[in-house]
Amino acid sequence: MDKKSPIKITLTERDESVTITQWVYQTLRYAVMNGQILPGRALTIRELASILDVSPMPVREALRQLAAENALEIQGNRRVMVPRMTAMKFTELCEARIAIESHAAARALPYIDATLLDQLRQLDRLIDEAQEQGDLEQVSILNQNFHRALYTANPHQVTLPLIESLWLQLGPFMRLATSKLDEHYLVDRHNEAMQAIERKDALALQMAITADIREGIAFAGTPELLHSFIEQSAGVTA
Amino acid sequence: MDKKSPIKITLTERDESVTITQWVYQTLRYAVMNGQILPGRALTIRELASILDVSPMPVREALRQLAAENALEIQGNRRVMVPRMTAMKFTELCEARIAIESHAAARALPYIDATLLDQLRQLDRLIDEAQEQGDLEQVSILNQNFHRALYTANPHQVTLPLIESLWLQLGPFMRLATSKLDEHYLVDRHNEAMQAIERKDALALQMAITADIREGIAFAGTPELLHSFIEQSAGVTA
DNA sequence: TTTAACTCAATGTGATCACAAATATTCTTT
DNA sequence: AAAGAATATTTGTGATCACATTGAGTTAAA
Repeated sequence: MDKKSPIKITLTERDESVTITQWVYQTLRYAVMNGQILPGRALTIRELASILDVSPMPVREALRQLAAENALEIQGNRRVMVPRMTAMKFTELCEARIAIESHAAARALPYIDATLLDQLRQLDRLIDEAQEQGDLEQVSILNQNFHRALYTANPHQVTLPLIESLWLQLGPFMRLATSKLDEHYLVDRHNEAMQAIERKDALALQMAITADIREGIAFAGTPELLHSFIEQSAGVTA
Repeated sequence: MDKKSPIKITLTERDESVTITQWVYQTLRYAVMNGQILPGRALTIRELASILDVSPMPVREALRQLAAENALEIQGNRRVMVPRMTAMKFTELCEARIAIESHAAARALPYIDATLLDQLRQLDRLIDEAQEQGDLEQVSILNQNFHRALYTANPHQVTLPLIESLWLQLGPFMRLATSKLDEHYLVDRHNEAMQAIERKDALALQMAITADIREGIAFAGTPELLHSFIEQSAGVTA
């Protein structure tokens, strides 16, 4: 039945208030983001439907939506797969993150009040705890929450969907990066960011965000490490 | 049959080599981009299917894809509509364009060779011609082609889908802006951009792109004009 | 042994149907 | 005449089926 590498996806209980399509979408999105589906692995509607125990219809819609967000790639054959990563693409994704997220941060700055700043501090504290406990998955999630909370302070903000698309594309590779991070001493860029917020210093905030992103992927500075990661997750050969 | 405002969509002949879903997607995308569907107007699958003379299935998929690109908005009721525009959102979209597109331009610069530069020059000539003939629709399309050609010079580029999403959201409002543009004397920022390219001057290129975008929406500097545009296309009241 | 042609299973696309929720309409009551 | 309740209609969601195309597997010829 499983001709290629078997797919192991984290299944969550489906909330009745949510449509099947939405549940499938969230499930697949989580799987892609966490590298549970190897890049290059061909996905078929019926196979996923069978794994998730739903009819093919919701899977079709979820796949199309993920493809529209660049989380999946539709080949000419109309086959769907997780896009393969290259070193150059990885660099472009990171630089795009820096450009867009530092912009989003600066645009959000005028809207950040004391309440939100407290929330950010609390998130930062939770991140430190998770880091001490070595719960890298939690660190990754909380880190995203930190960035999201910052950018969405701007009520007219329009870039978050674009940013989330980049996160999704970096997906498994951010995790690999994170797993190497605890070996290094890590300057707390979040603290620098919050100090910049207190001073309403947009430039300092942008630099803190930039540094945070760049250090989160610091290993990309050593091409051989990045290459080994990419090779490691190269997945099925074409 | 047509309870609300009737929808007039530009219908093109469907190429046999293209799937119905793709054709519906392109058709609806063009309609949204050109403001043929009023913001706030509720769209139903069956109504569109009837207009386009296809079954509901391809319409469902196309709508979902457009929603994933932020071209359409799914309300809580699971109804779909073209998002309404606000002055603040308009500003945010334009600033996002500047941030991302100037970044994309700088990233593309090292890859631009003489051949591509010639293509850009030719596109610029075509734009001038269309402008003289007052063909604003053509100007708009060619202008997009110019920007696209520039950014895609970078073979590892990842931001074009994000940029296209912004174009789609600005959609009809860019056209409104363009229609007001011929009244002003327009500095040819494209020429400035190409001179910067020849000099391999990234900063000058970014400034030219920024100016090009900003002037394309110069009327946004006068809030009352922008407001009247938004009111004008406010569409169906909620 | 290799390659080309043929066969057959698997897949994506699209149509149709059923159903429950949401919306609009009509009817009743005050 | 106005407001609330009951009914009817419309709509999105999801399942199932049919069909053309793609890809794999097999056989036969060189």
